[in-house]
Amino acid sequence: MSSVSSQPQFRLTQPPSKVLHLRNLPWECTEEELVELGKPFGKVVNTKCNVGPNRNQAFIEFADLNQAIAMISYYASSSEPAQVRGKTVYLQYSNRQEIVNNKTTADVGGNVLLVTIEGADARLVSIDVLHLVFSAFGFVHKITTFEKTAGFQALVQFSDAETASSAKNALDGRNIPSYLLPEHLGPCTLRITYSAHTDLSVKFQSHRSRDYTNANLPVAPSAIDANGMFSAGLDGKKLEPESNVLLASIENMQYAVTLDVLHMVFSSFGPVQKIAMFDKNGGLQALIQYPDVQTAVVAKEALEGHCIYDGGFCKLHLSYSRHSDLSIKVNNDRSRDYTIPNTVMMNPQPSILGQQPVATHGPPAHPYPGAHFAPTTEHHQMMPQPSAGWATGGPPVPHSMPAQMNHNPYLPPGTMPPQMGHGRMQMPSHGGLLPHAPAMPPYRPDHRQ
DNA sequence: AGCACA
Repeated sequence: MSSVSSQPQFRLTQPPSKVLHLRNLPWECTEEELVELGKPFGKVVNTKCNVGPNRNQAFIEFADLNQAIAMISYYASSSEPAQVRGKTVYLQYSNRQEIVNNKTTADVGGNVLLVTIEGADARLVSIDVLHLVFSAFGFVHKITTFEKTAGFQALVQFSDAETASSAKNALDGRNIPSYLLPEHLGPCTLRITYSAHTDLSVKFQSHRSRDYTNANLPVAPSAIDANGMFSAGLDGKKLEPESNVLLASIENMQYAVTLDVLHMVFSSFGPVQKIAMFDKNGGLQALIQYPDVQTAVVAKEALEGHCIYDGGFCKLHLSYSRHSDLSIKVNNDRSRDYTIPNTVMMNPQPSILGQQPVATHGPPAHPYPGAHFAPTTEHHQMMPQPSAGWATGGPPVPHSMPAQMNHNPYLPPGTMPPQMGHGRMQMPSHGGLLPHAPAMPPYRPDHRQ
């Protein structure tokens, strides 16, 4: 028998193991993709990715040795190589008998996540964006950020380990949606592990750390900025007193902004209780009332500086109102109290939304953010795929897409027009929050949508 | 394209 001197011999001499070693993986590969890869052959009980100096190796551990053998055998004779995101991966038995890491599939970590933001522009990701992203899974108590050799990192504290786990499962390995980032930042990938911390120590509200449980915490001197108090800058973050009522002023109002439009835009973040519109200094302003401060904060952070319509029209500037409960004397086309059931029926003007947003009175069915955003599969089906933001660069990723990104930002599922959704998500200054202007734009006369 | 972390 002639010697199989070249590389196949290496593989043949590997003693079988229920752990497989994979290489040549795309570096974005997630553990979930490893599970998908191994699932046809047996029960994947553990995985580890981002192994090796290039982070392009991984391990898959099967429940049973025969399952590992089945996978190796299959790909040894298959004409189709194993692939992840279209990239051929090479697999062989590992020289280990089990994966040792801090987690198995029934993983319980702590309530604090260690988040590494990867990407050339990672350190330009603001703490507010992180807050927005993680708030989708539950109340975020505190965030601290810092730079280490690993890069730009953050500790994100949730109430409990379950919430942290759901955030980790959904977000690990994913990119921050580009429309949440300042324009033309490169992709920023989240790598998430559990921290050993249980309660972060946040001394100041600053651009590096926040305590969302303590609005009265002193503001760090470094965070006080003389001017841009209403701009969510990358480096400094204003701390004006938060409120459940937002004051919106609308810049470059080429199109009429109606009550219904405002209601639709702001409803994406939680139930809107009241809206009052008025003219001020020749421009339009509106007060939008949410049931709680938290919702208003999320809405403000997400919407500030965005345009309602494409082309930079009707740009929103948001600040916190001093009001906490608006007094709506009469429901008309400038003001409305959505908490009064009867008034839902009256619709004094045609709605461009095709559907009058339903007022939420009493406790909202889905408190925002919280459970509403929990990535439950049942919501997935009917939702458009959030391709713009959460795509991780490869083929469709079927699971663990955080469902909240279908709701939030910006459009509640019920009111999302079909034209919306892909690709047109809102970039800070050009993309509009709504796909259509209510009237024909002054230019692009017949350019549909 | 060739075996981690605690």
